[in-house]
Amino acid sequence: MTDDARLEIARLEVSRHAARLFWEKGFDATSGNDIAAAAGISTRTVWRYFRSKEACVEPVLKVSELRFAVLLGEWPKTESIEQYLARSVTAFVSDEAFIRDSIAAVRILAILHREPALRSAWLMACHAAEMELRGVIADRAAQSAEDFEVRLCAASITAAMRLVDEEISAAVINDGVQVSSEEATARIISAIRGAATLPICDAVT
Amino acid sequence: MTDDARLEIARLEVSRHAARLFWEKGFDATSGNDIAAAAGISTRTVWRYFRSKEACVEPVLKVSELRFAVLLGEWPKTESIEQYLARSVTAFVSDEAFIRDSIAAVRILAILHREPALRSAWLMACHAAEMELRGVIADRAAQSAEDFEVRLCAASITAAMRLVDEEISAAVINDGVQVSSEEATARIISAIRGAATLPICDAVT
DNA sequence: AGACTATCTGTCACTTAGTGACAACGGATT
DNA sequence: AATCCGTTGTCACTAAGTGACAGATAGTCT
Repeated sequence: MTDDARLEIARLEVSRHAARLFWEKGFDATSGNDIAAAAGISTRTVWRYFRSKEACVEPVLKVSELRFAVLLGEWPKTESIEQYLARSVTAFVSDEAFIRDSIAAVRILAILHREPALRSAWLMACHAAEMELRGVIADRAAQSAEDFEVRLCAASITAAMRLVDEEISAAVINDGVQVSSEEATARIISAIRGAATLPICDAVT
Repeated sequence: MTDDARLEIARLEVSRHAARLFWEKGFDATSGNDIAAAAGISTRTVWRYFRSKEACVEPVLKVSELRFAVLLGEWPKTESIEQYLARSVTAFVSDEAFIRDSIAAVRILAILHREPALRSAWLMACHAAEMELRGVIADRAAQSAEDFEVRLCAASITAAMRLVDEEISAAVINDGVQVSSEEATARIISAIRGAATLPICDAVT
């Protein structure tokens, strides 16, 4: 494992504690010392890992978005998005750690309206996901990741996923609505189909 | 004028100084005291106006994006986007204050790659523009601003405008490329057409 | 005009976010 | 074992950001 990857994992682990504390006590009431104590590291290391307090949640938000991009990265060219997700989402949502991170992320998204600082972290996480998605779309569209069309498509799809994530999170946490993973997947697919500016949703030749 | 509007203007004025300082000295090398001194107000007032140092640039970034949304808000239903912008952009880009703010915004966008904190401010500004755009699109599509379709369209178009803005800014400032306002408009129109998920770009009935 | 009210601003003391410098630790290499 | 190299903790420090209060400002009522 590379040093970079190990650092990413360490950051993610601290990020989980930060997300929990922000959810339990609120962003303002949580200090860098609190996060350090919860994660069992020194405060200095918290600030070495993250450039600001809000950035402490970026990793958990990022993995939730990114794993979806990674999933799409393994999407065979011969399948439509419906076909592929129908069979792959099950395995996707049965990973314990992923579920825990997802719940943490959903909780953060549900309090975005009260915590502007966390929204900026969320938008940064979406931006990271967008960068990742460029490669996936470039591959599927058989174009360069630098092409404007590809970048536009990645941005649109990321925006669609962001909207769906925010909406479902607010509904589940704030309004107590139950949303099955099939329903969530269906809404994401529909949003992606609507937003995709390149013909990547169906099988490509 | 309402109190809110006066406060917005005061904030924008401070924001212009902050943007200039961030451009001239860099984000880290500019302190809250520097911004206060440049704007001729007390440091305390800076922190009353803005929740963080990066948020100090949000207003200048926001007006650049927002004025475009406002312009689109006056777009007659009988015209296509090309027809409308062809005749309205001229008046748009002849406003002195607007030009100055645009230059300030462009400079900030051009240094995003070095200053992650400023990117989060930029994304927040785009988010504000997206919220505004919802109303415009709802009107043109004769749907509610709360409809998912409308919100998705606003998000996609905002993402498109964000990409074009970043690209043009980096080209102009970092690579010294010359971009005429016609060219910039053409690229924005093309991106909006590509990204719009509702049929709003042509005349609507 | 003058008193009343509400909002805004500056001052100052304070807390917490975030950095710089250096020493200590641990794991890999020779 | 000696050494190298990246990571962490400690500690002192700077700068971001807040709370409390008092003076200034502006609109309103009589």
